[in-house]
Amino acid sequence: MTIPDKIVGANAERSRSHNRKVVLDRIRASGEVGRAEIARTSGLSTQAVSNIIADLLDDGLINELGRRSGVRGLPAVQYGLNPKGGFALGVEIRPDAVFAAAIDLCGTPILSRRQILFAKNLRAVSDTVLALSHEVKRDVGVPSSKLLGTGIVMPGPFEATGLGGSASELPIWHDVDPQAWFEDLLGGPVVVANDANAAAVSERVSGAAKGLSTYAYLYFGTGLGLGIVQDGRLVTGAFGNAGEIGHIPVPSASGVAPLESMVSRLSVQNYLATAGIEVRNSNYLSQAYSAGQPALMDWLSAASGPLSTAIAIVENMLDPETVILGGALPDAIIDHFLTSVTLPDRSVSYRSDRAVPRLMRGGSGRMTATLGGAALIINRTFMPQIAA
Amino acid sequence: MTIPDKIVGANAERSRSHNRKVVLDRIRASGEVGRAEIARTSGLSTQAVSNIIADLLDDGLINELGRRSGVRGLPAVQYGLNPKGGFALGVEIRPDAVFAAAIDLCGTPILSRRQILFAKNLRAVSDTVLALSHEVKRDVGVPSSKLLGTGIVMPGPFEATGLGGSASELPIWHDVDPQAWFEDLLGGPVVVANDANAAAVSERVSGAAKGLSTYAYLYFGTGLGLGIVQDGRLVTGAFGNAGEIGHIPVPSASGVAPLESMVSRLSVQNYLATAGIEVRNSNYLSQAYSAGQPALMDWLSAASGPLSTAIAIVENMLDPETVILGGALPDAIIDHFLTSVTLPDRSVSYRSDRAVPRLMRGGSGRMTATLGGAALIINRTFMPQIAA
DNA sequence: TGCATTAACTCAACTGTGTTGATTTATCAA
DNA sequence: TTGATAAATCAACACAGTTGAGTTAATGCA
Repeated sequence: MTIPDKIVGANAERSRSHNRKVVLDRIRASGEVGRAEIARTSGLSTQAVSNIIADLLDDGLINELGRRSGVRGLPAVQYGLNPKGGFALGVEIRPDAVFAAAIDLCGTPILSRRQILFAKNLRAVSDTVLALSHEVKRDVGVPSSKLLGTGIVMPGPFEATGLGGSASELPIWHDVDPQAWFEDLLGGPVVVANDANAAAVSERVSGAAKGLSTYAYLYFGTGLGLGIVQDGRLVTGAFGNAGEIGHIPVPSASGVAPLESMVSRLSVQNYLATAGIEVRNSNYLSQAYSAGQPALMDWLSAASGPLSTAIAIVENMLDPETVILGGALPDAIIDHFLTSVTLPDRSVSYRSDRAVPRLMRGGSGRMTATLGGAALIINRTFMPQIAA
Repeated sequence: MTIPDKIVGANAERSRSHNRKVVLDRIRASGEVGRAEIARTSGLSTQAVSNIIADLLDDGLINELGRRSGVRGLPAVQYGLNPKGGFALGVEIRPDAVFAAAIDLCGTPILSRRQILFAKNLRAVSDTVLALSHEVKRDVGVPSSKLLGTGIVMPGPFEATGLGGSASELPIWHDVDPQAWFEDLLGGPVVVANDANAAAVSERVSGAAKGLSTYAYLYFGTGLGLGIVQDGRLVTGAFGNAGEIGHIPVPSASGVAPLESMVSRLSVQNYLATAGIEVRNSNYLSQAYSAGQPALMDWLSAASGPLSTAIAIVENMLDPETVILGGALPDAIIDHFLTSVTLPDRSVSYRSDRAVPRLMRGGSGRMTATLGGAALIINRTFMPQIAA
């Protein structure tokens, strides 16, 4: 579940792989750059950059974008990412269905599919994932050879912990390492993460966190999750279960309760259920919010306090550039939180010289985490590292 | 205050520097290894390892330790770290005094000094730091040329935040970047961090976290701090202020209060003060604890709850291998907490297959953070990275 | 208009570092 | 004693980045 490619020694080949990523990352960051500038910002010689650029052009990962003039000297040939140069697959395994999506090298979603999960055994899950990923690969409009890898998203926590009841706690994964299993099944690089982590990385690849490298993402799933990104890398903890913020105890009307008992999709549903309202489909909450439905409004104001606490905890513990709110709740409700939350003054994030807002809205909707799975792969493609 | 050496391109020279660290780190981890084994575990050829070992021997960083026999084949020549191969300086700047210490390559403390701070202006602090570091370098018994760098420890938070009142908030550092300033003053590599982060890294270099790479350290300073280590690197946040756990709001008798108002050295002092007891010197708490002084015992039982909450938060948010408790409180009191704290069942850290205890005691005493400053440098010496 | 200046880029020789495969050395085991 | 085993060395080689000289194509000034 973590992504810490083992640190190994460097040799010529691995250095080149590292440097390709360095160059690729500068191109992505700038949108459009010339070789000389890449050389200046990367600590490589122009010659080295030239050679790597030639490689990347050969591989179709980048495009030539004409020359930039306006300054003295020979106009620099500009390069930019080629969206069709590669794509990544995201596969999200939920208790009732499997979702799959593809995004291109620039992080733009290409297509998505879903399929009901008829049984919860390893065989059924594997078959569904395999069928779905084949389907997406076939329809994606880019040669399969350009598949960079697959990001598998499934609910944490991973391995046996004190937090029961999650889908991945099903006997399926007790004896099987998901990463190895899917690498074997799908035949390319595979990364496994939970929904919050996937969603967090997604923001960096194509969302609110573009250009940021240290931030946190509060993910409204069934529960409440947290994705922590430091220097462009996920902070996943020792066993891949970091970010289980929903389980921390916070003050509540009845003493102390887990945060996610007050702030999560499940908690709205429970709250509305006690008012005799059943959340039938995914649009219900959105409509109820527009209609100003009283029970929902009550929940919202009840949830604001604990959510503020959560943000205070995240800010003070992680000192992020920003905290992003997103996940499986309607945009409108997340926007509501953005304004209703009270950001504490006593926080390391309370500073006057901020370049980014303390709070932002990230991706939302039911595909957020699935797309995030693919984003894990794209992010890795651009993350310089010496690895085996 | 972060240590994120900028990611740059690799070349032959930087690869060698990276590989030296890879080799050095394996030697440290094993205590005693042969070249062939290093090669196997590092992804380098034996020849490359041989060349690097020759380099390291030349530089005096490692020693030859004879041959290991007992197996078939040519007995492997074993190598181990040479403690005298290098040393690091830690300098801690407190409101009233400056502490300095030196540790050797193996993390063993060599000597320490202190000096009262007569004024709090930049000049006075600089002079004191410079004088003290010269003194330590002179008396350390290892040539100054073997100084690997200096770790400066000062109370966070850094830069202007919503958390006032800390020493580094003094006007001194408003216009001056401490890292650049001390690099200029002391003339070698300098790392700046707060006490909790320094103490956390210290455990990894020579304490309870030896061999661990992902853990958290709850530091009892004047307030309550947290050092977060993931994959051997400090998680410092975007502005170096991650870990300000003392400021997060938790339930208290009077509603909600900052954690460190109940769990910190200052909070004991305040608590005892209301009972008419003044904490006069650093041994007082230790003696009071042995004597079973009622007011202190009251505070201890009052603090256990909030401390348990803090640990629950840390475990669930960071999924560490272990949580280490240490800092400026007597051993006995920290040991008391180790047993009095109730570890929540609902935690990602509640697992049966643990290799390390959930809770451990780390270094304590007044030099903990100072030694940690030096440990920052030692840790960096062994951390493989392609950097300029 | 012409020429100096500037900066990107290329070429070719060179350098540093790791890899490879054959060979040597030292110990264990039969 | 001899063969198996594994560490270590040697020497030729490959890869990738660097260096410095030379080329190209703009700008800016006379």
